[in-house]
Amino acid sequence: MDVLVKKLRQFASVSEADAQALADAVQDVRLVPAGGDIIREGDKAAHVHLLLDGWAVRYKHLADGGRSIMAVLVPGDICDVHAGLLRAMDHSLGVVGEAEVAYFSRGALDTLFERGGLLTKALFCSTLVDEAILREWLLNIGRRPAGERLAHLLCELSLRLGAVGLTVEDGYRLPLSQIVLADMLGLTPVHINRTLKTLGKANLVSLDKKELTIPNLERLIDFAGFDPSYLHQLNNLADDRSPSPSKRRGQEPSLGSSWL
Amino acid sequence: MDVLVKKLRQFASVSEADAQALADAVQDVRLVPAGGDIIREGDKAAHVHLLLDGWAVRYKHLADGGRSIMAVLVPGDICDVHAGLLRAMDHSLGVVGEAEVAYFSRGALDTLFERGGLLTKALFCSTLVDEAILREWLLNIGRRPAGERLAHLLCELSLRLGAVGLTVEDGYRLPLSQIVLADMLGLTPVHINRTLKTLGKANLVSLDKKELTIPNLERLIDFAGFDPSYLHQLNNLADDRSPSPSKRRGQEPSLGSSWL
DNA sequence: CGCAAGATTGAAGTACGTCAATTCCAGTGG
DNA sequence: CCACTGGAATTGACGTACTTCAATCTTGCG
Repeated sequence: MDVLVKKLRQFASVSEADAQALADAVQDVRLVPAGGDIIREGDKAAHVHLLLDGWAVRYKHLADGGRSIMAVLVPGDICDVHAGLLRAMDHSLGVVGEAEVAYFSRGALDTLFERGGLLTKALFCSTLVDEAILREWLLNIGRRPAGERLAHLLCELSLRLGAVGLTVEDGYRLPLSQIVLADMLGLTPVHINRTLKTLGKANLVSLDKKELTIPNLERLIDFAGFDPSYLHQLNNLADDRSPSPSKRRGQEPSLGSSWL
Repeated sequence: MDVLVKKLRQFASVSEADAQALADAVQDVRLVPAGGDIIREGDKAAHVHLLLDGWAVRYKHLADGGRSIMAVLVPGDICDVHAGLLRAMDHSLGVVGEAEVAYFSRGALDTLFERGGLLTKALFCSTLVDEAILREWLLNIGRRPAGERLAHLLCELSLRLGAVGLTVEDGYRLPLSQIVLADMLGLTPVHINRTLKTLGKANLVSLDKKELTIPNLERLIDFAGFDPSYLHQLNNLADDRSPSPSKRRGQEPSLGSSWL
């Protein structure tokens, strides 16, 4: 649960009691095999899923047999807080590589929400950020040429992974094939390959054995035209050590009843 | 308020009392001049806005001076149920042509939500659908060629406008310039123009003086590869006459506390 | 070791964009 | 009623960032 709490603390302070309550709501933790689905288009979600370890993507199949990826999830990301309200999933959630996912019982979560408070706010914020990311992707795919498009994605992942402590000084582990990157960016694998090489020659990034190194993040951000504000992170270059909760607690306005 | 209620009834039954309560929560109704903004990037929202009449778009400015449109709002669409939770808007909301927007007081809405019930569910569903639309746009822009891309948008609008009773038998009013369409679809105005002409020659649609006619919607849907399920409409070809509420009431599971 | 999936590279095609001119049209003022 | 105006629509010629196809070369893995 560590990653989730770390992530939620971007949006509001989460007390130790809240964190414990979250941990208690976990019904099960399962290992999803590489390439497997967490939930599929048309399914009715019975649980709320949380990605603990590994990577996952939201996707839809295309008429021509390909697939379009509309979101990446990294550890700490919630898959479907909302599912259950709508009749059926309009997209699938698949795993890249092997992944560990927690299954929350909906009932336990509901009682958590009834308590209200900052945890509720934090969870709700995280869905708003998901939406903001979607909008940014739309702009990214619609308007930026391949190089900047890829660079932009890599910048976003750097911040998102940083927020859950999954980056090192000059990069992070990126276990996505070029095929997956292509499906995410609306490009062909061939072109991803060439673009990656171009970025490499410009010394902006280098990807080797699934390890991405970014010699100079600021330069990459500049090149991509990346503006991190859409991620709504409090701590834009998150320090890894979990900040003392008391330092933040009380600063946030209470969510109260205005959760919508 | 008629359009809002009509729209919400796609997702759950809304009683007359609910409808009245919604109407009472309106603090003000203003006319936004053509091209004006309802709320701007960086703003902190003080109200919740609802589009009563006219069209609006979510957009961001680009580095090169252009703009990217990430959503269209039609009458009945809520602009920012969520705003207020996050610190600042990460995008702007502008009006196309002249538009009439209602200003809800946040407090009045909050008390509405406290009552819970189907109205709350319906409102929440509508934000989930917004997200689903965003995902579909991502796929549309990332993967479909210009013709199908435009056609897909026109199909979506046909259903969305139909749900609030703004379509006629064979089309609807589409008061968007080709420039706006271009910004929405990630194409240039020039190419929109040619694409529109191509669709016209194929007798799929024709756009004249802002009036769009669709000789055969099924054929257009087929051409676009449009699958309406992401809109999560109960009544896929909405009949204009407001359905007797008693016919639906009680069928929906109560939202209860599981609003998230 | 051998197989399958992914990565890489080259050559050729195409769906777009860009630039630039012209025409159309609603609104405005005379 | 008509000329004037500025934004939008339209059209053509041309350039290019991407795709497609196809071959080869890695890499991980049973």
